[in-house]
Amino acid sequence: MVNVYVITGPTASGKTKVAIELAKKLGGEIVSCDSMQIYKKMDIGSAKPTEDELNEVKHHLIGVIEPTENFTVAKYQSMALDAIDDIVSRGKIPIVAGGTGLYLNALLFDMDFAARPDNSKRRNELEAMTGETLYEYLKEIDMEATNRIHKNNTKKVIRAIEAAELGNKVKPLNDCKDRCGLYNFKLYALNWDREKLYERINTRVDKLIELGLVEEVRNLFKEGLNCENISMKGIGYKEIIEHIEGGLTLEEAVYLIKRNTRRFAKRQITWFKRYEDMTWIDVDEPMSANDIVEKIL
RNA sequence: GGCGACAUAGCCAAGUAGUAAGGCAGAAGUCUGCAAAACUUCCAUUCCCCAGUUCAAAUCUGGGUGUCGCCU
Repeated sequence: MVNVYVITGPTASGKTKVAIELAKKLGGEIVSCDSMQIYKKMDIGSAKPTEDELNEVKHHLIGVIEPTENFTVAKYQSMALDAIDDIVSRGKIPIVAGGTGLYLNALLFDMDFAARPDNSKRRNELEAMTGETLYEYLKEIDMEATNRIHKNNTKKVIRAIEAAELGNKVKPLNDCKDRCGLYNFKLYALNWDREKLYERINTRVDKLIELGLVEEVRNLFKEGLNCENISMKGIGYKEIIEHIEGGLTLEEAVYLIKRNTRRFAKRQITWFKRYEDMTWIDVDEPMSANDIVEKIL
């Protein structure tokens, strides 16, 4: 069975460098598991690997989607599985790297996204309904789903209704088989002391600004992208757009980017805690990517 | 030295006698099609200290301490 290495962890934990080092040692190729780095033209804000890093080792699923496209997990799932199979077929080792939890689930588990409801009309109708009514309706058509979905979580309530109406109820993850019969996933998460991680995040945000994040967002904005686009809901993009539109000073936007990134990192950690077979690697400042790779191998 | 204002959580802050709002920051979680999303829960047994009035005080009274402002 094929080994598939997975390098994950919260944002700013150093996944990129570790994955590259590991790939060099194993003769592997990297499959990104990142919902923002997958877009083109979003290099600074999504903290993509640098040009040099991308040339060091072959990367898949970085900068391949137009920011105007409504990309979703379902597409990610098929593209990533294709990439893994492609790598394996060429006798190389796939290394999945990134911190998007749902995308990782779509790889580890056989989540079925086949029956996509393409029904923007229906969605508009549902979005026009009030929360109470929606939840009552969901109770009627999929009682089981209401046990897992809080009534205030309108997005998920609507999704569950759409699925149930098409006779394809949203399944809890527990009902999905894992893919361990096909691949031997080796899961690693980089773990920092919380305060140090937060410091790294704060400095990284300052650095992204120095590198020209505002300019990058301004260019996307000129191309007609706005907060309606999925790609522009990424941290760093939505705040700078608000700054460009005049709602926020740059200082306020930077403050919010830092705070939102910290919160995001915390949620990522919560997510990764759920994987029972995850190996947590404690990381601290003087350690190099090489030191960490040695802990893995 | 005199006069005045203020003192509530890590920070900002409401409440002016009926048993501590809210926001920020923080923590713990949820998760099958926007996931860098969306959502949930937790976070002051006590209001600077002491005494008094009252059935009841963060709230009223007196004293102390501290901070700020103005005056000399």
